[in-house]
Amino acid sequence: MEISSKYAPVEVEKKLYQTWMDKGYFSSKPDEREPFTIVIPPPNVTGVLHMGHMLNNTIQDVLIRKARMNGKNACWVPGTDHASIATEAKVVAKLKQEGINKSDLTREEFLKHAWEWTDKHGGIILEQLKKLGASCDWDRTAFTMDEIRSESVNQVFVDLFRKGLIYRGYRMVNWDPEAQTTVSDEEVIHKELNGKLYYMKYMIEGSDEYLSVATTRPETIFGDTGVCVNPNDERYTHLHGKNIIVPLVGRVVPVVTDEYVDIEFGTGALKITPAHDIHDKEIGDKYGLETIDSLNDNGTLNAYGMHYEGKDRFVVRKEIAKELDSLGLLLKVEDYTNKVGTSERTGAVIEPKISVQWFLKMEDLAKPALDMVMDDEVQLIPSKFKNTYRHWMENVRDWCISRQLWWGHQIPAYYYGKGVNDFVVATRIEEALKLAQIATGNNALTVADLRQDEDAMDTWFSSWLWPLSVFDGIRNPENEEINYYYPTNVLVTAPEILFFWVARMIIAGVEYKGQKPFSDVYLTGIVRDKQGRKMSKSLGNSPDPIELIEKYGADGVRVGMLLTSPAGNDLPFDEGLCEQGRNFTNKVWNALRLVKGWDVDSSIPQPESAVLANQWFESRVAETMIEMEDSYGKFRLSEALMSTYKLVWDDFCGSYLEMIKPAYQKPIDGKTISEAIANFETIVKLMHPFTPFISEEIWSLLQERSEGDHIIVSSWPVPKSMNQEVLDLFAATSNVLTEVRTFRLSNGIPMKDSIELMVNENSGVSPKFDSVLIKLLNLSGITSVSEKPNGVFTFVANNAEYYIPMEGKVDIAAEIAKIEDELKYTKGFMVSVNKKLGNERFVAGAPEQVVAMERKKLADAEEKVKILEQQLAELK
RNA sequence: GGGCAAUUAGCUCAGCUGGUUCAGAGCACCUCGUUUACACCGAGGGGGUCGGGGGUUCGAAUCCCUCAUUGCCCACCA
Repeated sequence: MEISSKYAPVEVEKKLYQTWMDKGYFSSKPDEREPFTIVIPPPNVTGVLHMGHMLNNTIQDVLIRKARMNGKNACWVPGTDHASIATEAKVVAKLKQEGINKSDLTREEFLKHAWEWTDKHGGIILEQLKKLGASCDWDRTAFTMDEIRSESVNQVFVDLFRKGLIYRGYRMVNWDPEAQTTVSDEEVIHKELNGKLYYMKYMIEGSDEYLSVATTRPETIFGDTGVCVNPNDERYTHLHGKNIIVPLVGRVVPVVTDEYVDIEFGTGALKITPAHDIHDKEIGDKYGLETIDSLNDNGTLNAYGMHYEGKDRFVVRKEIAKELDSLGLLLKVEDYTNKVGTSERTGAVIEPKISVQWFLKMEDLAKPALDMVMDDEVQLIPSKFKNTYRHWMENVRDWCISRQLWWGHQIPAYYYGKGVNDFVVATRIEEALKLAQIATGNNALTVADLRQDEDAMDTWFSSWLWPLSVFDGIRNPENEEINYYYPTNVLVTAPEILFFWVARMIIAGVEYKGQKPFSDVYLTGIVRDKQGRKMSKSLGNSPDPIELIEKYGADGVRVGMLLTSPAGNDLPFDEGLCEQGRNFTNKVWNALRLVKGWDVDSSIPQPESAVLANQWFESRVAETMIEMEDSYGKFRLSEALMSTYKLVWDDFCGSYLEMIKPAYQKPIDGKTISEAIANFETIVKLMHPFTPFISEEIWSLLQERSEGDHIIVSSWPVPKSMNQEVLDLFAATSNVLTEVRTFRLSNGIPMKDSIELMVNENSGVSPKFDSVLIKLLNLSGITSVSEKPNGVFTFVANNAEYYIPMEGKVDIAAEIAKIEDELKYTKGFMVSVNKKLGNERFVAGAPEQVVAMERKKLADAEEKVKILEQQLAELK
């Protein structure tokens, strides 16, 4: 069989992915096997693959492939999220480019554009995942706005409403004036911004006296309906019960007192603008102050803004300061940095705004979900996130689920009258009509009299049902699929969305299936560049994943992603990592070329060195697999990968193949080659979760295989028993190998010149791997001697004394120096051990084992000193 | 402002409930090598007083205190 000298990943990967697809290896149906399920965190439907997805999906694929080989019924459900605000923003921008304003379109027209956009861009990201090798069951691809998911969302909304958990509230919400919608608390990013603190003059009614009031937002004075001071603030006692005049506006408002006000801050007097600040709202409500909203939805001032009407709030801020100043109403301006809430999506400064929104009561729902994580029923990996999770769940606030957007699930509430509460909630309009008829007692009502709520739901209101809805577990909670696949096994996601998404999925799982949605949550880190910056489009510091795959192969990139990323840690990405991954695949490929390049002669007997090599390698596999299973069990994937990497590179390629390699142009015996192929098959299986493509390719090239025999569906290796004695003997042999190699190196003796090795039969233990030593070191032989011959190089390994004849070329002085160094070190070591053993409290207090160990150390060292001193005496 | 993590070799990280897996791994680095799978390689090697300072202990990277630095989360002092 011809094997190309260079591995060409791009073609191989394309071919093999197609094969897997054709064979249906990714698809899963409920059967008698144990399921292993992962639901993908659905990427934005119009999104493009970035490095974060690469990391996240590599991890999921590793887990899925491992489970599949472990005989589980592996099911990885892919899909996309409609990403309401993000997608709508993109569509609006695109329309704008075409000269179309969203405001000129009807809802239906806009949605038509949005669907077109979705159909065009949706799924690109899923195609990209295929290049990475993701073994998702593509037949199950779901979308948060497809029919099943939409119906599920509506059904849940109606259900929660009927349970009294969803309500309409007139509340302070976070308003994004750019997207013109509310955003949830979690979507508000607090940023430190440099601003100013303006001190304004508020005249006291019926007096020439004034009160100085400080604010960072002078434009909000149009909504001022009071001024508040601390009742204990002696400076202002005389103002209690008085009225005050809002500058410019001329509105007469009361002075109220409340301990909320910090006497120390500013002037100790706080202007109250209930419509635009949450605390002001609380105080306003407490003292019966009026709420005056002076802003339009787009962030400009409304009619209350007088001559500033229609101007943006930030423009007004500057202009009003000037005007106040010219009127002598501005006392001073100070520089001031404060934290300002900005929209995660648009970056716009969030304005607190009072409006009517839909809310979900969280307190009771959160409790069981909190316990599940605290009791490790849902295990967070790493567990340090438990603290953060608890903090959030204990302080959970009601979830504002309405958004003033069109792209999303429209709220299934129907109004039949003008009143705020003249509505009914139902999944279908026909049902809504019946309810409305009952509510009004008017049977003449028709569908045309109903008006559906304009708002859409928060995107996360569909995502939180994802593990249930992908199996249609909301509409049919007892269907075969949901009962088989749910709860899923692992969720792999970013810690940023622990609350947005993970916590809420747990809540929904408990509420709608009475069970957790997953057992483990693997939290990935953030992919950063070398300078530690987060990779982002705007910084342009993110490599294109597809280009990386083309350059290093998907396997190379996968290995690169996992080499240095323990769960929960950020991944400082460097292309060098992919290079290392690529080198790894290259190494294995060349091992294949070596093994497949040998001529086989079944008539020749197996050499002893090959027998030993096989015994040793099988033990090494067994030993490594114990480590690996432990790492997998703890989701320490980079450690599992490193174990695999070292087994393949060092043990298989570096040692095993060298040990069995026949002499130049000589054939290999039949037993050894079949063992070699079996061992090779074992290691490619172990590699498969990390490097699915090259392992599959090598699997198919190693030997003739019947149709349908693919590594992806092969079973995970069962290790042979581990022979500790063989492992120890090989370790001892390695010490001799290193000594002789160092000797060759420092004396410039090339490998082609064979040398003789002697071992003193009266000293220490020599390893039994003589045939291996002879082969690997090109020795003419190993002879036992009873005493040290003249003119030899001497070294000690495993407390045995070895000699290499030098024919007078031994550098006596260098030898003496070397021995003296070692002697000095060993004696120093003995001193410290002796000191320890001389300490009565150590001998009395330490466990017997530890003391015995120290005694052995001492004995070994004494033995070594004896040898070294003898050597030295002979040389001198 | 509050809470939680972390700080071990140039880089990224292992080191479980204190004592042979007590200083490790991979990469990077240095020296040598065109050996007949692979220079995307091989052989050999250097490198850390485990952030600083105290303490507990016969014994501390590992436990306690304290300081410093970094990161994350929560919190809209106008």
